[in-house]
Amino acid sequence: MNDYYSFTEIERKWQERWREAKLFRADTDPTRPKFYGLEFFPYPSGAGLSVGHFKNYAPNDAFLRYKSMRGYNVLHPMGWDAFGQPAENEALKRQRNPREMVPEYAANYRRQLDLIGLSYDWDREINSSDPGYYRWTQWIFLKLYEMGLAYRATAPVNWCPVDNTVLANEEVVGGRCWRCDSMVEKRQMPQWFFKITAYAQRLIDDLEGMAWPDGIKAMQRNWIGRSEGAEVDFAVEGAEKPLRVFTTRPDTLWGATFMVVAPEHPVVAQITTDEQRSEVEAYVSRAQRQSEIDRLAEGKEKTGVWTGGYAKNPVNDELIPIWVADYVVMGYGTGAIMAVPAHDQRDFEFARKFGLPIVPVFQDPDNALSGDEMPAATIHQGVAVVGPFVGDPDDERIVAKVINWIEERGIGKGVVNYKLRDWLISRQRYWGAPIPIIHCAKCGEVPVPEDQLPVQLPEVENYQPSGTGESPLATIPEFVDTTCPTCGGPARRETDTMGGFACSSWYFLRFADPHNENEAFSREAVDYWLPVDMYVGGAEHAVMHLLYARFWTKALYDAGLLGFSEPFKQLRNQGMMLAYTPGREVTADEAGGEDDEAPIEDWKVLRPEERETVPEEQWIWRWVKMSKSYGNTVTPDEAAEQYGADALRVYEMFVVPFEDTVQWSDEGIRGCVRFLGRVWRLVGQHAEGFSTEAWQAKVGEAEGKELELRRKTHRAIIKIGEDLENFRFNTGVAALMEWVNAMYEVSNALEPGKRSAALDEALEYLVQVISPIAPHIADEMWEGMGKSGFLYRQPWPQADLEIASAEDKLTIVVQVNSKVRDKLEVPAGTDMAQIQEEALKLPNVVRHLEGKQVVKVIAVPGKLVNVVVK
RNA sequence: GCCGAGGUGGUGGAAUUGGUAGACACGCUAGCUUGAGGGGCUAGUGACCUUUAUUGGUUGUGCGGGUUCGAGUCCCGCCCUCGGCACCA
Repeated sequence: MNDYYSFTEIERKWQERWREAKLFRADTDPTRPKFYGLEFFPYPSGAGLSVGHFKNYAPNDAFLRYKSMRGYNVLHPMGWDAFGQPAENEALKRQRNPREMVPEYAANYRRQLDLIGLSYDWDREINSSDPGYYRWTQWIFLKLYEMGLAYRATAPVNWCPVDNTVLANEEVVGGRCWRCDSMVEKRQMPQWFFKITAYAQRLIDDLEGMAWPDGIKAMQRNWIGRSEGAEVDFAVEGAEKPLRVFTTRPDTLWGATFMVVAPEHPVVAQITTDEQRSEVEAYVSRAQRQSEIDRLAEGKEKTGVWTGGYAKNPVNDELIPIWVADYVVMGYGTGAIMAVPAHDQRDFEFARKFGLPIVPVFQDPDNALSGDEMPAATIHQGVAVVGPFVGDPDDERIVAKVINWIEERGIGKGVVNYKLRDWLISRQRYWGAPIPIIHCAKCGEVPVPEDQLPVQLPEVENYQPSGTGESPLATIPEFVDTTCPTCGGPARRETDTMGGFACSSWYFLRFADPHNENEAFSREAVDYWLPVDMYVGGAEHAVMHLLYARFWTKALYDAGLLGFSEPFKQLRNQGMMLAYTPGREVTADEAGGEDDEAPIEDWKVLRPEERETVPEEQWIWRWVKMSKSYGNTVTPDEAAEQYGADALRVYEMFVVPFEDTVQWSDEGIRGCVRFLGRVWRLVGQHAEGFSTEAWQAKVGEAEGKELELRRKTHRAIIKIGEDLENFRFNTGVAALMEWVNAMYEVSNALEPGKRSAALDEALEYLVQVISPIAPHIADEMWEGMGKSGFLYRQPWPQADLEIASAEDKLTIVVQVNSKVRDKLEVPAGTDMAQIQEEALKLPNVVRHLEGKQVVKVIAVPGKLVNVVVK
């Protein structure tokens, strides 16, 4: 082996060899246990990857290489989430055709992933914009359609005025488009939906016990938003139907002093009195015009208008006024509420502002309320003071009791409500899988017959979103005009395409059988490979991709196409990578807030093109996410060239725990290069004449320092294995470093030309154990030791538990009144009573006992002696 | 407001069931090696006090209490940071 660790050469050499040997190719083999490891498939952007992206790729790769050494048949595929808004927007910006652009960018991504030596089976590469793929996306759409889970309906939807398309609720983040950050508008349009709401309960129930981060599970539960309560009917004068409300607190019905309906509620027109009409109409039309941002600007200040109408409270026949207010939204519950200001913060604020009565249902007898004060303290305590349940405490039981009571009287019934809305899937955009439906004047909506799939996306030059609410496909007669599969008459194709999240809702299934031309996947292949055993990606998809994919899997399970109903057994979220980035203060002028696009910030990144406009001494540095547009990225190309791929991998794993945010530092990665250099030189010193048989024959005789090293070796093997298994890469690498430091001690003490069996044993295991983390240098050292083959195919070394747990001497801590006063080295197995005796004789202990009385002595076997005195 | 995750040296971060706080690294300091270097090796490094030195002592895991021989870890009450949702009845 060379004295100098020339990583560039080594890394190139082994990447080449792995490729030639198709080392990472996975074949279905029912005789072996499988392990399917996956990272969220990326949309390949033109900016390429940064070292930040490897915060998940590198550790998961180490994990999967470890799994291979553990004997698993590992599937580790990669593909491209190529359809959808991200790719199309980038193509539009660069004035490129996405059809050409995407494969180009994908090739660059693939090159960069290979640069770090990631263990992908490239034979399974897929691209969601490939007709061979989206044909099956369309096929699944039709399956869902057949099952009644895909439907078209006119509904108020989120419209992004910049991207010129509708968006799913999950794609609206804080009232803004997830891609371009512009404020979304509400529009009434016919759109395609997937009936994810039919799975709301199962999507909650099945989270139970899943090996996912608590945060993600909580976010999904929140998003689905189950709440139990009751629907109650209030008779309304002048309306033929009663006004139905949803409440989670039917036990507070006796405290309802008014009602509120959403501005869009149909009852408004029926009940508004002539005197109130102009005011109500003005309020309703203002509410409709108002954008999200106007509403936010008004803060939480309650607004509303009385309709002039009254409703009768079914529990006590009292007439209460009906108001219109925008704090009640049409999309949830029934769009109408009974207001109980004594027990609801919002109702209270409203009542206060408009002088409406506040009637407590529950009161704390020890803490009587004055009439119009917010009885905050009694919101969930006290006992009932009105109605038939006087004296009952305010808790879960009375809610159930009241539901029972109203059901008996036919006033209302217990119901469960969900915040989750159906998944809006149609997009008025070019770059997506066309929805395989044909509209026929005679037959209506007709699904495209399976044998006519795929409905090909036409190749066109101009794919600019039209902004008319119609997809650009609508302007292509060759695409639109077709014949009805049922009656043969003239018909029109659906021109909307599916949003990108449809493609990503099943790609993990396709990886099991990526080249199948006859079906989306063979049952045999998915039965063997699925579900995904380890899924790794960012937390930003908590309620988008991760919810959709679970839904599709359940639907396909119900269709009998899959034998499991949860796609991802284990999920891990990696932390972000930040870079130290110059910025500047935002002037008061800029912060003004008139601009819809500008979120309120006091600091702004200086993009590379802006840096000359601000003198350097005014730059204010902060840690921000690595991003090409901020000019703060380090590319894997640069990192691999300067420090080496292995050092980058070690760095990504070592700096912080897997799920924590990293602050990129050149010093940090240099430390990793140094570490690999130390490993290289250590192995290099002993590689010549290395013989496994030789050390194995002699290692049993090891004693003293050598035996100590053996103990460390076998402990390290166990510890590093456990750490890799549990995604604790940072402590795993630290254990590796400690172990190497211990080897150096033995190596440095060795007479020149002599060998140490314990050291040779450690070296051989070191090379194996380091290989998932730093695979290139490991394979090179392995070869340098006269071994052959790839470590990826080697078994993980078997630690000798007896050696690992053996101790010949123990350090006992001696405390006086719980303060460490001395330490005692004793041979293992020494009787605690004897240790105690010795401990009491230690000079420093004796000093602290002077003039004091020993109350008791606590002895923890093998650990410490604590003398308690007073 | 609600939900989730966290607060440990100059920095990133370690600490099985409560049992030597600060592993491992970065940075820094000193020395050695020396053809320079973001090179290699050795030693030191929480703070404060004490000692010629060895030794020794006090204090220390966001804040305030508590349980315990013993608390970063357990209990009660706060504060702060990050992420998500947000007038969801």
